[in-house]
Amino acid sequence: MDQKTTIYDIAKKLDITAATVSRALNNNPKISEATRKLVLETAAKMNYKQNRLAQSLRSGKSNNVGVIVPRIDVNFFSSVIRGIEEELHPEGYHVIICQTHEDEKREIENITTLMNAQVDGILMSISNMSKENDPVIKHVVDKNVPLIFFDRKKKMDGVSSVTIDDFEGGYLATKNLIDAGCTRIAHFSGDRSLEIYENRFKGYEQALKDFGLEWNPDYVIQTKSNVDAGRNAVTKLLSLPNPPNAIFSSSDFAALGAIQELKENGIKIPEDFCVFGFGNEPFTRFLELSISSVDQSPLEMGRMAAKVFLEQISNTDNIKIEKKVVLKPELQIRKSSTR
Amino acid sequence: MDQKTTIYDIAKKLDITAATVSRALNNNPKISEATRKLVLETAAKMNYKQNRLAQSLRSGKSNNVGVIVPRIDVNFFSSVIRGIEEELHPEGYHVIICQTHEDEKREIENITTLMNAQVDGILMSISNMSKENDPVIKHVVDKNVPLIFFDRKKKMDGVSSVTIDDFEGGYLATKNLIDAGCTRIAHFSGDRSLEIYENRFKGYEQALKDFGLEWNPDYVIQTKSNVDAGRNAVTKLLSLPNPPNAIFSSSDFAALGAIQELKENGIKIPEDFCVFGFGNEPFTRFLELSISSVDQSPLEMGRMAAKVFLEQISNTDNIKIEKKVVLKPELQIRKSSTR
DNA sequence: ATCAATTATGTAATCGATTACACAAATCTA
DNA sequence: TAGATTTGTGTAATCGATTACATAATTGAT
Repeated sequence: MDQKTTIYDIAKKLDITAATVSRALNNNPKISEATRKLVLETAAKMNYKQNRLAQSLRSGKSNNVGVIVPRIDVNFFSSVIRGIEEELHPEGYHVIICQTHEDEKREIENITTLMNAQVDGILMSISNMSKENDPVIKHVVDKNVPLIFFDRKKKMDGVSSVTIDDFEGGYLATKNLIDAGCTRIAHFSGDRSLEIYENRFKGYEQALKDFGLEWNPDYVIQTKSNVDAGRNAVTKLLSLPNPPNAIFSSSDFAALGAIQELKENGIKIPEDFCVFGFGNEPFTRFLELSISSVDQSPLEMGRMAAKVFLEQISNTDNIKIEKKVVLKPELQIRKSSTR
Repeated sequence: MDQKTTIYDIAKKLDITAATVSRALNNNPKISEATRKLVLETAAKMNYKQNRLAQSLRSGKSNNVGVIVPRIDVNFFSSVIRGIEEELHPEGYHVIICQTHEDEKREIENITTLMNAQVDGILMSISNMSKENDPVIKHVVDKNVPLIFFDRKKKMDGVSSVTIDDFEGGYLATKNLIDAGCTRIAHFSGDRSLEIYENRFKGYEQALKDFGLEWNPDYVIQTKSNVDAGRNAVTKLLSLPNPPNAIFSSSDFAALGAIQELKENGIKIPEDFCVFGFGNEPFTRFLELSISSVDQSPLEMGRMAAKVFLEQISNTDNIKIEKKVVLKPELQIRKSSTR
């Protein structure tokens, strides 16, 4: 039972041509009702399934889009993907996922193989700011394949993006800490060659300035996004002559590490020290000492990225669209910064 | 710059035929060194990219596999997918993801569209035990497309599966509670028409029997996998004339809800009451009162499912393979069950 | 120098579906 | 009823790559 039924098989059986079968199946108005019915019935009887590869080859549209993320098992990214899938599924698109593990080589390789696979668009969160991938990205744009950056982007001609306002997120989080009465606010930053981290930092800085707080370079530490990095950073901060009494962390994981280390040093949260995270990872809500965090609405971000893609693909004029969507971040204020 | 370079373009430029170009690109040994070099150079110069759709149509292999999960933004599933992707990427396969939201209609629809897209295999965690999807699944098997169930499975001819030993997981978790001195152990079960929940339940039951503890039907409650369901279930348990002093929950989320509700009732964990979860969701580790849980090694499960697929696809004989892999669960014993 | 074997390349069919163009039959017009 | 329309199908090319088979060119054997 491994045979595949093709339109030719149906045609042979009914003694008509494949062209007629194709037209009948596609509800072409030029086909008589009788023939159409006959074809549809026979197709059903023979368990005909259309071969989308053949269709795609002919039409030049694969109905697949590629999504590239650093790794899929991070809640933020899987939520974005969920949003993308839910938006594109009703439109008949399939989502192909690729992981880069923040490795530039893989990033380039993924883009290339997706292009070879003839995807109709690529949605990606770029992980590397070097110039290495520029030619590959340019190739995508030149081929008129919609490319949309989400969360992490890079300025490039012809590339759309959906991001959140990281500056505002940083600003609001810092302001919340100030409002809570914190006076010496430290900041855990990520790699600041990435816009997102740079912007969160700038928002932090601006809030300090606006509310007349001192800016201390020793208070800004670059950390990885994990628990241990947060612990280490806190250790450094506590050894300062004048340690801070709050942290705005660009990473929820680092924020958690910070809290753990602070507690072990007998520091009370939020009484003596407040912490604000970024990302609104699920665990921040589940903790007994729940962590305040900036929500990036990943679901919404994914949906929006998908919408931008759809808009772009339906653009028949040869005008290059370049759309920049910036979502508003929302604060989730929890125990770690409430007193 | 939207033109695509095909082998015909290369052929024309070099005044040879497309066949020769194809052979040169595929390192066919019948091609002279000179021609091969010339073709490769020209291809590079013209920025030739192979069109995998055309290749796939010809070969009948799309190099895509479909992965169907209830939803991607649950850590367990995204980790499985990560494992699958990492195992299949080096083999040149792309992973297409589909979500069902536990809806049977979508499940059937996803299988169908994946088949139409000519995927080379389908890996899925089945969410519905009704007979509705049987014909569709049978169709996959009949077409000789490898189908592999992971985590949640259904007994079907020709379908392989990768699961963990849920019975042993349930048994060991319950035993751990008994070892901790708990005497009246309740159980939160999921929908027991799903094998995984039935088996966890059976393991629980067996452990009680083996260690001579009473089995109380009031102690077994079917809950959904979320925090509120856990809270409600605890409320019920506490209203019993002889309430339990431990819970083995089939869900980490329900376990968390249980703990929250217990605490609010002034019950001390683990001193007065122990809790064991299932799934080892990331948050169980991050809580201050960390939750013991049964680890399902999702990464390993994904890797293994991918390996079974690869094995099956390389099976040239027409023998149907049906492989059942059962992974050993591993206990993560944490504070919620340690005294 | 003749025939066989080897090597490199061309020819054309194939994978399955779509569609511009051609054409026959049915229907309509005057 | 001749000629013009309309309607429904067929013919054949196309999408891009692969490959069985055919054939030309070269090398080797005797």
